[in-house]
Amino acid sequence: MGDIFKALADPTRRKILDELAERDGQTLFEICTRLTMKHGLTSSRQAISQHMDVLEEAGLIHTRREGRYKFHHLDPEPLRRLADRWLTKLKEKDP
Amino acid sequence: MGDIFKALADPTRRKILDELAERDGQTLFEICTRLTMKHGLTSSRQAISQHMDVLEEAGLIHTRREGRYKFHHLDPEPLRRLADRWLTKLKEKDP
DNA sequence: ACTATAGGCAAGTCGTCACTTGCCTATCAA
DNA sequence: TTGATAGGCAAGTGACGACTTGCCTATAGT
Repeated sequence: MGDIFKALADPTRRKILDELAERDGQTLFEICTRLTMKHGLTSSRQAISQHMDVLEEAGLIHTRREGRYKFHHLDPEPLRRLADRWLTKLKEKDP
Repeated sequence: MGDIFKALADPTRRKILDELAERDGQTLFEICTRLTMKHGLTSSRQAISQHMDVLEEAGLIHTRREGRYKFHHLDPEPLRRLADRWLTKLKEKDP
């Protein structure tokens, strides 16, 4: 639960999610180039890769390997469960 | 926008919000005692106070001073705008 | 006036986080 | 097979975040 918020706390990670929301199933290099092109990001490949790990551990994305490519797919489910907690009622347990 | 996620990233701050959601308008000491009682929190008064500052800067709570008391009120508005971004569509700007 | 209560301010510690650097593995194309 | 492409691993650095410690201000009760 807290992993999701921590993952969303970083602006670069949010931009990655935005990018995947706009075009799902991108590889690491695709995301890197598109982030630097469109959003003016200057982060290195390794930086983005580590952000991906955080997002995956939070369950916000899942990956699919194919040859030397690794495709990243967005999973909106955690966001939905998140909204359920904080908008219907705020007094759930904290797992 | 990112301030809200950073504020929600900490489990103690989420418990504070839970506490205020259950009983709005508490003072700092009330929240401190109730957190240690019900949730088994061991944080000091200053720690909680600093968490409050973070929550207030994020716009999640607002305060009202009255004599030597300072009452804390929850503001669900930012949470609502948050859900609007991440559940209707994910490709908004990042302000 | 004096004391207790509710809270604020600021420096300092310690751990985590974002990011870099350097090197290594694996897949594909020529 | 050689070289280029896509990605991984791990140690190290710098900054920020959570929390503590110590002291200070202001309001209220007696």
